[in-house]
Amino acid sequence: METMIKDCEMVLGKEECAGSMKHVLDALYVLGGKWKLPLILSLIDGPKRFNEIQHDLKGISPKILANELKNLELNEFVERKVYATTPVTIIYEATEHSATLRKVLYELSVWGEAHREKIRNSMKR
Amino acid sequence: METMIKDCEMVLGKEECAGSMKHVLDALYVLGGKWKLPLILSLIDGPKRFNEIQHDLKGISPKILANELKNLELNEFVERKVYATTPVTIIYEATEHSATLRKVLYELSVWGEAHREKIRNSMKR
DNA sequence: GTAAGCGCTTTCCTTTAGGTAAGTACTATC
DNA sequence: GATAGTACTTACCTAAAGGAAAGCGCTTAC
Repeated sequence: METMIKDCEMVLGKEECAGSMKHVLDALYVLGGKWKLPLILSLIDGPKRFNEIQHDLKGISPKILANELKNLELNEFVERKVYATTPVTIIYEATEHSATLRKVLYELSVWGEAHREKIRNSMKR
Repeated sequence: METMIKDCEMVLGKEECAGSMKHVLDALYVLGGKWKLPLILSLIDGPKRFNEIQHDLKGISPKILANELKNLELNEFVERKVYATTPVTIIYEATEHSATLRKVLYELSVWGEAHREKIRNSMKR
């Protein structure tokens, strides 16, 4: 039962466990919010222009999209490429760094599905 | 680069990929917020009473704590045990289900730390 | 009987995330 | 010259999360 923390403390000591907690909270912070993950996945699916993304993620407003793109640029999930056509073409694409999310997203998805099933089963009794 | 989605689509088809996305968002939803994870970890560390938790998680208000405990009970992370002492003693403890978070938290922690390092390094250049 | 502790609840307030609508500066097309 | 598209920005509004302060019903201790 107490394996999570106990295992952690066996190897690391109490303070490093709190530290690892901080990293979890960091991760949840950069991935949190309504649009960050859908946006990253949309760009992993293929580079896109502003309006293409807006169309792909139905319901996002241009203000929010502009904000999220800036944020994802800062966190190096997304690169903004400007092409000197007339008029300029701006293309957003997912970076290699986005691909590092793979394992995390896989684990989250597996756990999320199992959890949903568990709660659903408890409910119907 | 596009391995995440491409791998997913090779095995599952586009709709199941969107489904797995939904599970990720579900997971982030049940774990999201300022106090849920600290609270779960505090109780995994050992069963506690209301005031003990409040002391352990410095800064949480009784209102928020009561809300979060109810929520975690619904999601079966926490069991509320009432002992018929005088006055009654109420003890919150983490369930076995809390332990299923282990892998997810580990992955989030590893990724979170690596991400932090990456961004920190980019900043100082 | 007064004070203090427990496990909360209630009320009110602030902050933040997110949404709506409109506008801007540019260019291309009819 | 009007219309439409691209990539945004600005101003304003709403809803939800979270925090602060006080109170409540209970009990034991002094």
